[in-house]
Amino acid sequence: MSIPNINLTTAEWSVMECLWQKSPRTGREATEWLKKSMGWSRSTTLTLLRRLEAKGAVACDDQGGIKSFRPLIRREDAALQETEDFLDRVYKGSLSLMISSLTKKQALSQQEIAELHEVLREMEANPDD
Amino acid sequence: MSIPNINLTTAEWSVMECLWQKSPRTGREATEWLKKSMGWSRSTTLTLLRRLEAKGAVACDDQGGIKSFRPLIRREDAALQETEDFLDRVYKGSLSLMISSLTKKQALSQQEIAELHEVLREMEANPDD
DNA sequence: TCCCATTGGTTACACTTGTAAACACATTGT
DNA sequence: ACAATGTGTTTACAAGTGTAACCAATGGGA
Repeated sequence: MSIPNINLTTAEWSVMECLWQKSPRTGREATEWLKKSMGWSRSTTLTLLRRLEAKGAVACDDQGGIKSFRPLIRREDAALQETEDFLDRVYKGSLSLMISSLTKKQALSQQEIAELHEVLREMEANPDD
Repeated sequence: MSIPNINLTTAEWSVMECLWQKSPRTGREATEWLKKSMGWSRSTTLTLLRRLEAKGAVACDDQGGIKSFRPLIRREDAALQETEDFLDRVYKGSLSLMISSLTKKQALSQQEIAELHEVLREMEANPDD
């Protein structure tokens, strides 16, 4: 399988976000970005990058000492994976159960609801699934 | 705050499911249930129950040696918590982004879609949120 | 040429999580 | 009274995670 099930930890998600936002990035860029956004020290980011490389989630190209990193998995794929795990655990795998729970808890803002309708309308218009 | 943010691990979710399904349950009932459903040994379940008690997620009433456990948090609340964390991490907090991503990935079955419509219809019928 | 700054790697360490054995105490049939 | 059984507690331990200090190499300026 070309898209193996890779599970990202929360810290790893942050690193991936950095690379998904723009890639490739040199080690320098990545560490600086994450120092700003997360307050992490240089080594922390580099360690995470290594772990992600080991997992097969990022690749690193080394040209003359300087390394640059790029994601090997797409955000959508990671997100889908995460979503399935989550839905299974919390909502017995059922998306509609999730939505109806949220509405019951009144946890959806007017705006969310409007957007939902919008998405559903689009879904109807594009019955390609 | 009376509903503190409690985060459950996957194993802890299993224990809570057991108690949410029926409560109170004696230690015995719980261990047996989880041995069946999860294949866990007695001690595993009891350890988890203790950890959950420490977290304030379950209470245990001790009458004459035998203990019985009951949840202190409701499933809906735990689920909502979990859902918020998840949505923030993966979909920038936006439910509609989640749904539209899923439709783009064609990750929804016909049935899911039908159910979604159903939920939305209900939502329209009950504009109490 | 030699030192400093930059870049990446190695090692570390505490905390969490999953899983359970080992132990201790109570109860009860014989 | 005692052994067997049931019930709960303590201790353990490996793997995973968050976080980073420390070390090694290397390239550029004095």
